[in-house]
Amino acid sequence: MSLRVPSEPALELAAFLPYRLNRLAVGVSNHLSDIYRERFGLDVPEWRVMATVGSRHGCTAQHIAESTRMHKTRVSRAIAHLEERDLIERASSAADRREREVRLTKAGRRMYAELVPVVLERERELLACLSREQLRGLLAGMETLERFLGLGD
Amino acid sequence: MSLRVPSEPALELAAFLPYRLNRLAVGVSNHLSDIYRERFGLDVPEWRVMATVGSRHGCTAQHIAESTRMHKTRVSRAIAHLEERDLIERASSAADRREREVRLTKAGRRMYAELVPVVLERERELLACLSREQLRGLLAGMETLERFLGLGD
DNA sequence: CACAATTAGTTGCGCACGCAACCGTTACGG
DNA sequence: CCGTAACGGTTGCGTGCGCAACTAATTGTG
Repeated sequence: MSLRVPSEPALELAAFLPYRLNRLAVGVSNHLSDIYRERFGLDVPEWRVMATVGSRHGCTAQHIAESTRMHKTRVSRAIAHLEERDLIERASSAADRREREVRLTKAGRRMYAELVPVVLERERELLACLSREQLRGLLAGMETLERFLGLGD
Repeated sequence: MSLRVPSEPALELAAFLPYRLNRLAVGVSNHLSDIYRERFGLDVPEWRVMATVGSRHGCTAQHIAESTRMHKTRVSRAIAHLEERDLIERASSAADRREREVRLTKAGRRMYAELVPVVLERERELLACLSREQLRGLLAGMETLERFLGLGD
């Protein structure tokens, strides 16, 4: 029906970087989030909050938002859920009463201690499909793109 | 406060592949979607439908869903929006009256012809930040992961 | 040939998200 | 100091999403 003009480059979605990158990110994310969803009942924002709070004692929602690059409302809601489940607790900071110090509860620390090794193992198992050289190449490319886009490490 | 057990590996979210990959995918997607959003008023699902229909005359929603890997409802809604804007049109297929053949209208073809070169140029400009070697490495790593996760090319 | 199973596509619903507006607190400038 | 700007955090609202249920058409099976 339509004549394809040779000078007009075809756009193959399957070879289009944003599309492929998004598909891969979703795939990888699902592969890992299966674990913290099914075994620990955490969704991605909650998992990120747990990971951040667990490795840094006493941090604010502000700090979590910056370091996870999530929108502050997303952080706020994730924190609220985790507090309902008694995995974290909040205390108004004495120094600045706008802030609220976020900490893991005993149950939260227990979950964190169980969670982290499992997740890291799952990541390791995924990355094992790449040769050392391929992993190096992948990370190098990602870093350059991150820098170009101003996604500070 | 808490004693860090040496055998317990720290999880640094910034070095955690799913997180980084997701952040990068969002960044790259935004970098490119700025164009089709601001200059053409398309969101990502709409853009994907345009790209698919434009390079393949006469296809069904089914085919679009498979080839873009979007949920069929997302495709259905994107098609509905594009039809409202008279960029695509649908005709019930004679062979199978459940199907509806999706085609670009004249206006749709005009937009497609204008859109594709701009988007490809923008992609090229982004990829230019990578050395030939880095691009090769990035793609190789992505392909291996895609295969491992069963995200058929 | 009838009836169940399947398929193409749409729609109702609940949910998570980001934006903007907001509250309470702290920092700043005249 | 007082008033205004800035900041930490929460909430109301509109939107887009996927699931499940649905309609309509087709295929398969006895």
